[in-house]
Amino acid sequence: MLSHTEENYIKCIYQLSENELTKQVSTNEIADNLETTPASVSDMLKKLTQKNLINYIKYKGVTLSEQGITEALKIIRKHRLWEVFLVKHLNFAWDEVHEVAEQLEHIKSVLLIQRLDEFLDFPKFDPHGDPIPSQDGTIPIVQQIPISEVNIGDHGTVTGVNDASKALLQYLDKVGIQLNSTIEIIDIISFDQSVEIKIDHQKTLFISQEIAKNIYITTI
Amino acid sequence: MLSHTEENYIKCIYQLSENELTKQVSTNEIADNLETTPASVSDMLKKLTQKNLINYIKYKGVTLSEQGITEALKIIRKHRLWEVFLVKHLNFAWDEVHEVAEQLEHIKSVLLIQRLDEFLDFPKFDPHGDPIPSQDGTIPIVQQIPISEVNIGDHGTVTGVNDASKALLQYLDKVGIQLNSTIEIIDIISFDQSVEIKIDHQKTLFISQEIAKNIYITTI
DNA sequence: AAAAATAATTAGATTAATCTAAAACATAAT
DNA sequence: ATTATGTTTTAGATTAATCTAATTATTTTT
Repeated sequence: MLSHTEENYIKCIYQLSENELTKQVSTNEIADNLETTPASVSDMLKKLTQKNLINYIKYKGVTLSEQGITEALKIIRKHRLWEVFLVKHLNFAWDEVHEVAEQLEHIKSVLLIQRLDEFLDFPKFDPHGDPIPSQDGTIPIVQQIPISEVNIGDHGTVTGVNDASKALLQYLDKVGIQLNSTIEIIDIISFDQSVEIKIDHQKTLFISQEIAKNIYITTI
Repeated sequence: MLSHTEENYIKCIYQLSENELTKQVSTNEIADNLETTPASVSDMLKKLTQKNLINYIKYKGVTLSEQGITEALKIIRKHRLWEVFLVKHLNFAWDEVHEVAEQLEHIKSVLLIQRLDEFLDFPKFDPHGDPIPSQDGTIPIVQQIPISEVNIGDHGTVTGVNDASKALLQYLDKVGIQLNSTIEIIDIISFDQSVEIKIDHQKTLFISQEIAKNIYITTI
């Protein structure tokens, strides 16, 4: 059984190497990310090595072991399911959920998470569009493309945003774009590459190329 | 800000003196309850005294201070709201909720609890019939009477059970008595004091005096 | 009221997680 | 290739929570 703190380290290492799990993560990166000192990280890395959760070579950085990845996915699954709950049922805004989910992800009960998953109707993505690992540790892979790279006439549903800044999330709220909104590409303005889209078969809207780059959709 | 452990001690002291908050709670009682040693309790009592959460006289036992009571009620409020959530929305049985609620009660977020309360439609009692303290620390008081002490023709709703044993809870499930079930007293058999009741205006049932003693109703 | 039994506290260690300061190692620059 | 810079680890302390064993209080029994 992992301690609260060990879980945080494992999750941190996972996230710092998410795009390529073979990437060597450095002590300083982890220290910055967890807002602690490199000395503390060094100590913890030794401990996690003992528990076979990481592959660690002194001065060379770490990667997660098989077992470490499994643990990381469990934590991330819990985190993202709770985020869905907070947003869908407790009316939290996209940008308010993180701190609370950080705490909820450490609750230990297999039954709880199974039931929560069921209650939420087995969501595949969290409110930021990040995929929710399944109980057996598989991650749904979808072909996500930024709106800036699709063609006129294409359509799909919003499955993610690239930039988690409040400004973008607040803009999206304002114009009525949510996770799972359907998007249809009406026109692409050749002058500035801004895009005219139709949201949920209702209103149309022009978005700048900059914004189009940061909204990901899954075309069907 | 209280640590996880400090919260557990405060809650324990509250529960051990719930019926009469001026009662001096002994070191051994606390140690038994928290499954720790008297030595550890002694240490913690010193710390809680420093933080003005308890009134503590060596060798004489403790009571909660004003501030301690306030903190205890916050924790109990969270615990009981989570229990309602688990039973009503995640289909946990009455007797499965405790362990998980023990963890959830330590999550720190005022907004979370406000929203959860709202989502649950401001319940006044948890699934065991225990009252849920309000945000400002007041506890709804109801006139709870065991079924064994009411008269023929009286009616009310189930607001609690005295014995939290699995056997009783499972029996109640089986015969269809739940929290908030309406109960009408049809007859009291003078021979053995067993009681004939009507549940939710539907089926009637005989229950033994022993069971009648352990089901509390609130007459209206 | 003294002895025996019980309860509570202190003393001294231990473990997990953390820190600062110093030393060891690796990389980049001249 | 030597120096300078930056990164990582170790050494030594600290804090919170816990324990066992020994000591001190209190209560009960005779």
